[in-house]
Amino acid sequence: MAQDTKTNLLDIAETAARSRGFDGFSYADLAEAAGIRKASIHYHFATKAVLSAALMDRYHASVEQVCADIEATHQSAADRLAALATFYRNALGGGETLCLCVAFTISRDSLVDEVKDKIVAFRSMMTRWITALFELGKQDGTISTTSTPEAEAHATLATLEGAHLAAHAEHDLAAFDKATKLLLAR
Amino acid sequence: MAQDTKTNLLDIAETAARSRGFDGFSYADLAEAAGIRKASIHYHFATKAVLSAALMDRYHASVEQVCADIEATHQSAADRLAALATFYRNALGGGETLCLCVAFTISRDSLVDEVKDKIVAFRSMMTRWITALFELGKQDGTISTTSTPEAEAHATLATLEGAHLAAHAEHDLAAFDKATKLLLAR
DNA sequence: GTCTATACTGCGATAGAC
DNA sequence: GTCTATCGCAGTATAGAC
Repeated sequence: MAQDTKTNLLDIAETAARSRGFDGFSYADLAEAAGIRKASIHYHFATKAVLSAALMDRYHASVEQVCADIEATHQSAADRLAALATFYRNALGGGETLCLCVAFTISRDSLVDEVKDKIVAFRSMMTRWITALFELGKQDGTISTTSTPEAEAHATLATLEGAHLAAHAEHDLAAFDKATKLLLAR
Repeated sequence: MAQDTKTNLLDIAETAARSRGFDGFSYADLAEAAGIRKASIHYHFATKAVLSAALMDRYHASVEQVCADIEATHQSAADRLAALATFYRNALGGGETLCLCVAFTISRDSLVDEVKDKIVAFRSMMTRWITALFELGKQDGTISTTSTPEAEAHATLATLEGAHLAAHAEHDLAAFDKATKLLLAR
């Protein structure tokens, strides 16, 4: 049951962090949502820095798995790109939750160096995966590209994250769709 | 001299907010940077909510003016788009400062409704301006578009803001250039 | 593993002297 | 307009009982 509490805390903290940023949630918030006292959280995560690192680790692994699943279930580059956009769209929670990487990026100065590095590592992993996607697109001809796969990948990641921001700002999924419409029309 | 202090405080607060978000700076930070006591700040801005509203108002007006200046000094749509990207690039402060609208979006839940509305209004203003830019691009043929001007505008704003995030995450202007390379190559 | 109790720090905000 | 002083609250973190 100890492990369940820890996972439960990670779930609650992830939602909170992705909704309000690293500075926007406290141990008191987590305690209330988890139904335990805030002092008890320190048993599972000694400091908030430790918690933030655990969040990024789990998020990185989780998204990496999603990418692997997309590869396994979608053959063409166009299908994979569409699946990636759908994943980002579903990750929004109706405009409530951003990508953890985006949420942490704004709170940058409150994070320990270790976590900042994890953000960069996450971005690097995503860029590499999307680059490979566009390389496939060049081969199978299902995506019309105008530049190198790497340039397309950086632009795609920026657009997806910017679309997340738009939906969060407007609190409306439609903003995400408007911003990504172009991405999917090729 | 009173007005100077107020403007000075706005300048300091804007940099702080764009670097670390709304939750990431305090009256104590501003006081130290301005060389006065934190209690004195309340004379100029009674509450932090009032300060945040003033910041958004000034930012909105300032960016709107930049857009007007771009129209006055750049004739073709392609030139105007390039000038807009350059403005965003310069606004980065080497990866330190985001667009205020982006920085506030993540701190959404700490903001009063009035300021949330100002964020939406700012985004609406920008989208309208960029839409007009792409409408011109259709006429003068200096930008190759693949969709409606409005869809292009939403995608462009998302990409610019996403590129800002990328540069902030990596603390490197090169990340902005990589993400916007595609935008400018058309 | 979770609790109560508490230490310490920093926050936004206010009162009132100058 | 700016100051000192202080309030009340919330933040992370720790000690020690159970």
